[in-house]
This record gives sequence, C-alpha cells and structure tokens, in this order.
Amino acid sequence: MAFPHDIKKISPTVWELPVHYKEGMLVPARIYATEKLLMAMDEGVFEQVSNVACLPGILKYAFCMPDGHWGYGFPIGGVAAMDPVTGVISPGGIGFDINCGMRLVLTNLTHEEVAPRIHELVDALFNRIPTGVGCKGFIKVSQSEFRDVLEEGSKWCLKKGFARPEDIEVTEEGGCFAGAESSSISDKAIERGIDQIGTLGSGNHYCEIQVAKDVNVFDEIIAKKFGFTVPNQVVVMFHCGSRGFGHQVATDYLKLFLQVMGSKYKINIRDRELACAPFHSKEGQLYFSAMKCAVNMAFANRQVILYRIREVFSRIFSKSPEDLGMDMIYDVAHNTAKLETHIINGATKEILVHRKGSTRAFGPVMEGIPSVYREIGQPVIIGGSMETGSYLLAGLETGAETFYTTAHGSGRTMSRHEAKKNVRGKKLQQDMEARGIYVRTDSWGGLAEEAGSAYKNIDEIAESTELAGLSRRVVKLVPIGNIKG
DNA sequence: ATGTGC
Repeated sequence: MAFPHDIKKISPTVWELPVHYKEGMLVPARIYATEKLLMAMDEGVFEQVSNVACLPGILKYAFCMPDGHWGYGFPIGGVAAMDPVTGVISPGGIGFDINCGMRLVLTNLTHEEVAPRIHELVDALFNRIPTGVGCKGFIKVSQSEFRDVLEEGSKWCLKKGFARPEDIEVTEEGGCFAGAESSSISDKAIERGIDQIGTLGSGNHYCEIQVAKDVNVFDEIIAKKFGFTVPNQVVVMFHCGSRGFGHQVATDYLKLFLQVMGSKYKINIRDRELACAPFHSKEGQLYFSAMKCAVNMAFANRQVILYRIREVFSRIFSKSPEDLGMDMIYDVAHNTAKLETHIINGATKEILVHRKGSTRAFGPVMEGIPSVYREIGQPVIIGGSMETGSYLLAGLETGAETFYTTAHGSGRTMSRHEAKKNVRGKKLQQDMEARGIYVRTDSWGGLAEEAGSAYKNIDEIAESTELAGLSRRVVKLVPIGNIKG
C-alpha cells in the first residue's frame, strides 16, 4: 500500500480519505497534520485509519492525530467514536497499555536551585521508583485489597494516605472511572498486577525533571493560572500506565472477542487486530468493565509514584512537599474508551469515544474540567522525547471537531529495532549529560530506543495542534534529568 | 507497551 496521493486537503492541517477510498468505509477518515508531518507519516497510518472507518457504529470520522504512527489495529494517535447502541468496542482502539498517561507536578524551585543537586535528585528518584521490565512495587496488598484498587483508582490512594484531595480533583475523571467491576478480571491479570502499584515500567515510560524557561512561555496568563510563578521554574513530568495488568486485560479480551466476533455477532473486519464486540453485548460490557479496572490501576500507579517523588524532593531539599509547592497541574489518560456527551449532527448524544495514543482536551467551561481550570480549558500534557522537551497546552472550543481530542506525544519515526541499531545507549547518556540532561536507566538498549532522533519534532506536533484548533500552547518544558526503564 | 515469543 502506497502513500494516498488522492488524499483531499480540507485545510492546511486537516486531510481526508473519502468513504470511497476503500471498500467498506462507513465514514471518511481525517488526519490532522501539517503537510510536512503528513508526508513523513508511515503508510500504515492510512491503511489503519481507513480500516477503523469500517467499524460498525462509527460516527462522523475516523481520526488520526499529528503524532500518529502505525500501531496494533488502530494507529497510535487514533480516535474513533461509536454509537453505543449500534457500535462496537475494540481493544485495539484503546491499546495494550490501558490508561498509559502523563502527570505533571509543580515545584516552586528554580533551575538555579535544582541544577547543583540534579545528580543526587535523579539518583534518588531512580532508587525510589522501580523501573524496568518486570519491576515490582513497594506496596503489598491482598487480592481483595487489589480489587479495591481496581474499582477505586486514586480514591483508594486517598484512603491510604498516598494522595491529597487536591490531587484527585486535577486527575481526569477524578482518578476513577465509575462502574469498574473486578469480577470482569482474570486471575492471571490479578496475579500480574498485584505487585505493580507504584512502578514506572519500561519502553517510553519515564519520570523527568524539567524547566519552564521564561523564553518558552507561550501564554503568560494561562501559565500563571496553571501555577507557573517562579522564573525558570522546575516541574516533574512522568509517563506510565497499567503495566502487566492492563496488558493482560487486553490479551484476555482480544482472545474472547476473536472467538465470538464472527460466530456469535457476525461482524466482519478487515484486520484481526481490530477485534471487537458490540458495545452492548455481554462480552463488550465485560471488557468495558475490565478496561475501567485497568484505567483505575494506572491512576493508582501514577498516584503512588507521585507520593514517592514528593518524598524524594522533600528529603533532598529538606522541606515538606507542601513548602516545595509540589501541587499537581494535571493527569491525562492516553489509552481509554469513555462514554461522553457530544453534539452529533446538531443533537446532544452520548457516544463511546476510543482514544488510542491521543489526549482528551476539553475546551473552556465544559463539564468534567476541574473548577480551577474551568475558564481556561483542560490542561493537556504532550510528552516529547527525553532529549527534546515536552509541552503543556490547554483545550479549545474548536476541539469539538475531534470530540475534543489532541496529540499525546512526539510519535516515533524510527522503529525500536532501527533506533537500537543506530544509537548506542551508553554514548547517548554521555552526550545528553554534556547537553545538561542527566539520565539514569535500567537498560542501555532501552535508552537507545528512546533517543530523540527516533521521534518526530515535538515543536511541530504542538504547533500543528494549535494551528488545527485542537489545543493551544502554554509552555514548553525542557528536560534536565530523567529516569527511564 | 509487555514476566518483550507459539
């Protein structure tokens, strides 16, 4: 399959594959990107996003965000809303790492204060936050208590003293998707997840110390409202998900859906990786519940990691986390499906929005945004590579086009395999150190896979979401320290 | 992403 030269330009940042592009498409597919980013996209994106447009019950368009690239079934960067009555739910539209997401935490420290302590700080974070494949957490819970975590998410952390009430307020959905029933979870998933609370994992998961340099502030008023009050202010950003637990949930239900999809529900799909079930079916509802359990496990995971981050800063700087101003700005989920109310063809309707490697970006005054941000729009965290920086943005009214969804990261340009061939982890660490970024890792190969050169330009991604009206830039954050698995 | 694979 080749680059689709008949792709239609809707605007400088929106490109459309019409319904006749491929047999079976129910709606057109739309890709949000500048021409430059579009040309750099792998052909798998066009193949996959047009496959998604064939899924039963899909509404308006199958979307792909500017950081899109080839994924399992859906592209990473994919968005698809289904009619909950006639439509399907698809694990491929959510991802294996259910509720992989980003959390951003303020400090009131300046770059000048942190720079002399950066080695000590990063080493302490590396020691206190378990990283790498198969890493285990410090929290021991019984099976029944783990089931509470799955059903309560961040609220469980609040009960146990790992969270502040304000943390919950600035976590998407209050850190808990309602309706998670742990009866939908296999014993194997419980077994894999039970000792993984408070662990970072591997791959592109990381915890980073960043600086909001004054020259990188795009919108001073919003930046101030988000809590940026100190020159060259230091923040902590981290990225992780539901670990082996979410992976097992996805595996379990993909298997079940493949068994019932054709025989019981007579659904024909173009790609086995798009395995799905009617949303209202028994299997669809079981998966929806299990997915929520994984979402909640990931919220709890990030909350416990935050608890450890606060501990480390407190020890290194000999002040309480409160005195260090370690308030959360926000926590966004990347890989979820959620029932939300949107306007479809002029009518208000509850729809099932799949977001896979994409970020919810509610505009100002919408319900579901914490009251402190109600007038500004939802904070959006776009994580770049560990070399190049990340962005804090805010949702916009014009995001309605994509069901209020924007990009989530840089997007790979090089496969993990290719990156490992081209980059040496140890050398990369030394090069980064020379540029003022101190990085600790569990795996040199893993570090090489995450090299900045393996990713698209984050500045172009962030700018393109703004040009498209999906989110506006508030501040660019550059790394000075990073731990990764 | 993942006790990195049937």
